Amino acid sequence: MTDQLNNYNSEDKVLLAVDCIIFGFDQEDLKILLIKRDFEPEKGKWSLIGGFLKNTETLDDAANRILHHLTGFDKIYMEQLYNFSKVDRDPAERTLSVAYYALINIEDHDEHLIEQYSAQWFSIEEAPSLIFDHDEMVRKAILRLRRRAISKPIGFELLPEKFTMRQLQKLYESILNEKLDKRNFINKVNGLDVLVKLEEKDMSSSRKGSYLYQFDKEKYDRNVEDGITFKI
Amino acid sequence: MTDQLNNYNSEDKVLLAVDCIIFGFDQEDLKILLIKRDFEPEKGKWSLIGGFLKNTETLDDAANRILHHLTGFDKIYMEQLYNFSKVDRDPAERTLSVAYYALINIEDHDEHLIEQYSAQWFSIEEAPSLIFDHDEMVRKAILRLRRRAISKPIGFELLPEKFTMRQLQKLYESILNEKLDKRNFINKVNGLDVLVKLEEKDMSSSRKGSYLYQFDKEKYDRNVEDGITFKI
DNA sequence: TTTTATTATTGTATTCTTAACATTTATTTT
DNA sequence: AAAATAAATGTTAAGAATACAATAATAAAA
Repeated sequence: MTDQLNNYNSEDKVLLAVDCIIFGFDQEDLKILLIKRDFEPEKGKWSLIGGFLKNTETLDDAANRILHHLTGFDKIYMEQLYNFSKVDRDPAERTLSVAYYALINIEDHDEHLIEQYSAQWFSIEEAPSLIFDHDEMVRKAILRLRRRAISKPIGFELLPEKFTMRQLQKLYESILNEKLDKRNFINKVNGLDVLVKLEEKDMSSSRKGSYLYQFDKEKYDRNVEDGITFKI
Repeated sequence: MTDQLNNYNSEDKVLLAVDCIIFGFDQEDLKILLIKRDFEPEKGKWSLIGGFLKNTETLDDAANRILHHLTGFDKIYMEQLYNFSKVDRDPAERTLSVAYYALINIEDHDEHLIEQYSAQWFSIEEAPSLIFDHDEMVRKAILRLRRRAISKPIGFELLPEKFTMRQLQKLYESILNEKLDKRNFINKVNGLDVLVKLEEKDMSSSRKGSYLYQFDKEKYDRNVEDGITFKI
């Protein structure tokens, strides 16, 4: 149902914000994208990127709009996280916020951002403290990302299309915040049977060069149909 | 942040409903509690129990209020599930709904409900189809409950204070929707070291009688501190 | 051209966890 | 005393996760 009362008109309405925790990965660290708020309240403080829900949109629409606006891209991976509703969370007015987290490949998107919004990437550990309840949102997003990344092939969203095993391992180490054993990691990943090994090598990191891999979504989808689960 | 624009006043406001998927367990099946909607739109159809968020409440407050109103109890286990936001989900007016799921012990609460609201318990499989997007909410709640129940000791919320191993197993079988091996299940549960075996027996189910157990929250909390995880 | 330095690549043995599986016990009813 | 009913209990095998170190390929330096 939607209410015990028959009168929708007597009910309170609220402003609904959508705030996005945008994750990126720069070969070393997991990062989040923040902007300096340029209006009151809390002008000049760091904050997540957000906007208000419009009557013509779903929450996913709004999150996509905000992400598109900022990056110029569509089809960014994102997921609804949680609805934050402390009564005084925004001192200006009663506002609830639905947090979304998004995964983007820093290389693709970088330039755009910096120009338009003077947005900035921060390592999770080095991020400044944020306005309102945004720190809590980030904390929750990291936990969610951790749970998802070990059971769904979403980590690849944070990498370039072609990547080395080393990059993939570094990524998972920074998401999970723990060191992983190289051989075990590679064995496990190969066992998942969702990567194609390319002829091509990445020569930037070593004399020997390391093979590049690509995520094969079709292979993954076939595995899912066969009941084979992704599990790192 | 909360918006790129400085003007909160120009933004749309929405009605925010809170709808509760209330789970119960009757020794055989996992059940949900539904009510027959007694006002338009969709009068006479089955629906979840819900209400509207007030300006003075958090979402948790609202969910608690709704649950209390219906059952007469406080401190019911509940968790926020997801915010549903299709533009036309409620034909009467733009309304978003934040779904919560809750776990209650049917024995404690039964009488209250039936009287006040002509609410009714339905087995998951036999539940009628519901108004709006409530079926989707229920589907999502079941998945969430499954994931939680294997990693957090929330199943006990659905049982009487004292229960038999058989009851506990039946409960997990119905949550997970699969048969479990009796010996393996008991070994695993005993291994978790969170139950106390009572002297008392339940004589209702067999000539021999079966021992009653109780969940020991303090033991569990100590385990958590020691890094021992609950995992069924 | 030989040596050195650097990172990539690869496999096995061990431990732990999960899964499969059947008999005996206690008690009441007939 | 026998039959019926559900409860209680352990072991073995298979599979998964973990610990662990030597060799290969290459470019740069000597």
